[in-house]
Amino acid sequence: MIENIFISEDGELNERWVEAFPAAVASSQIPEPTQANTILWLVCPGQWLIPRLEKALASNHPVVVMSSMPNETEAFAAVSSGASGYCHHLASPSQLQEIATVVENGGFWVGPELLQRLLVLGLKVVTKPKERKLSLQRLDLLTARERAVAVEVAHGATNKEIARSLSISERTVKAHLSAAFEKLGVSDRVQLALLLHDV
Amino acid sequence: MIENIFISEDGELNERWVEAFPAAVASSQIPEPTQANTILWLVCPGQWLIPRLEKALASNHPVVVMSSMPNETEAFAAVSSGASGYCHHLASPSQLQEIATVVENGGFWVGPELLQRLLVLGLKVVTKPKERKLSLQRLDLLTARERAVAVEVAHGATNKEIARSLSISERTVKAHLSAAFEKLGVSDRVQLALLLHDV
DNA sequence: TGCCGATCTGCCCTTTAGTACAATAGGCAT
DNA sequence: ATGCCTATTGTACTAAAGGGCAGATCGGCA
Repeated sequence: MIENIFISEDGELNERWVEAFPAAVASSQIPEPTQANTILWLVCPGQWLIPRLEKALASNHPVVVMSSMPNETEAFAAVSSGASGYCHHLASPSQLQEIATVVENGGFWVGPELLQRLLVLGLKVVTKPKERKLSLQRLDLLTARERAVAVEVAHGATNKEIARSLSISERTVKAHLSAAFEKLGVSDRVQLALLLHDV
Repeated sequence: MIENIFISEDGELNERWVEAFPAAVASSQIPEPTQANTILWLVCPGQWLIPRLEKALASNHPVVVMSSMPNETEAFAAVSSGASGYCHHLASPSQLQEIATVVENGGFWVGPELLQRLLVLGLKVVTKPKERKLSLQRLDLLTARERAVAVEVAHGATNKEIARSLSISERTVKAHLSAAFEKLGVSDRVQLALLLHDV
């Protein structure tokens, strides 16, 4: 069972929220972490959003930000800070349930408009240079481990650093890297880094 | 009322689809445009997807692409061609209903993984410009020669290649590079390459 | 003229990177 | 069971990168 906690200034419940989740709980404070499957719904205006969001995220529960005036900037800010969703605070009960479904499965939820913008932005990044598209395609040729190593290289890490970071030997790092070079058709770590840099 | 038409090779209905939409209709052909609110669900493998998708889109109804093996590349291809959604062909009935809700309201629907990737890509586009300016700024700390060498490194060239290209010795390349590392505050060629990559 | 910065180079050395060859072990499918 | 894939690590070697020290040339500038 999922517990839905709505955090707002006045600590009161909106009727739509109750309609969506009859067992909804309201609060004006960030609750302590619990064992239960909990979704935090955070209603918070303007500049206080990010600090409160970060505090809420510390509870290790997924947080959905609800805004009375959704806008792209705020959405990006919320999502980049770690929010699992961003929606209107008066979203319909059915939509709230939809969001909850997605979020409890570890997914993200954002509104159609923002999603559309992300699609456009994402597609721009992906489709502009042709090679970049290929790199995306080829990236899933890598195994999980190879990808992990490759990503660290793409951040400029040395083999020694990667070894420490992944708790494996430097030799293993080299093995994964060699495999990645082969699969991605590059000859050294610099080219790998450039290939993955903006992926 | 919404009409859901599932278009597949064999023109048969999957039981999940029927469970989600009892009135679902199957077809092996792209249907003629209708007046009714219709969602086309297109199941089509591999390279035939895009042509069929385009044909389906011509009906002016929203099209959701269903894949038996969803992957990022196909998802991007589908969405960039105009699909309103992209999901697994065995998606759960509740998810199908979710998708239908979003799509009939003119929205997009993609899975959490792809959405997350789009978020990352979108955020990168939105947040990047800062560092770029800095690297440009610092770039003119370099002498002409140092810059020339650095740029080649940023394209993935080795010292040997740079030496040939600039008609100087490999030792000189190293000297210029060391100077560039110092001035730009990086420790090796990978970080230099990442720093200058998009300048 | 003498000093300075930029460019260029050689020798030599250490540290990284990358590869060849080989081995062990768990998971998974036939 | 018998492969096949992935992940892991070792030894040993070659190649590439990076830097210390030293010296050369050249153009500008006080």
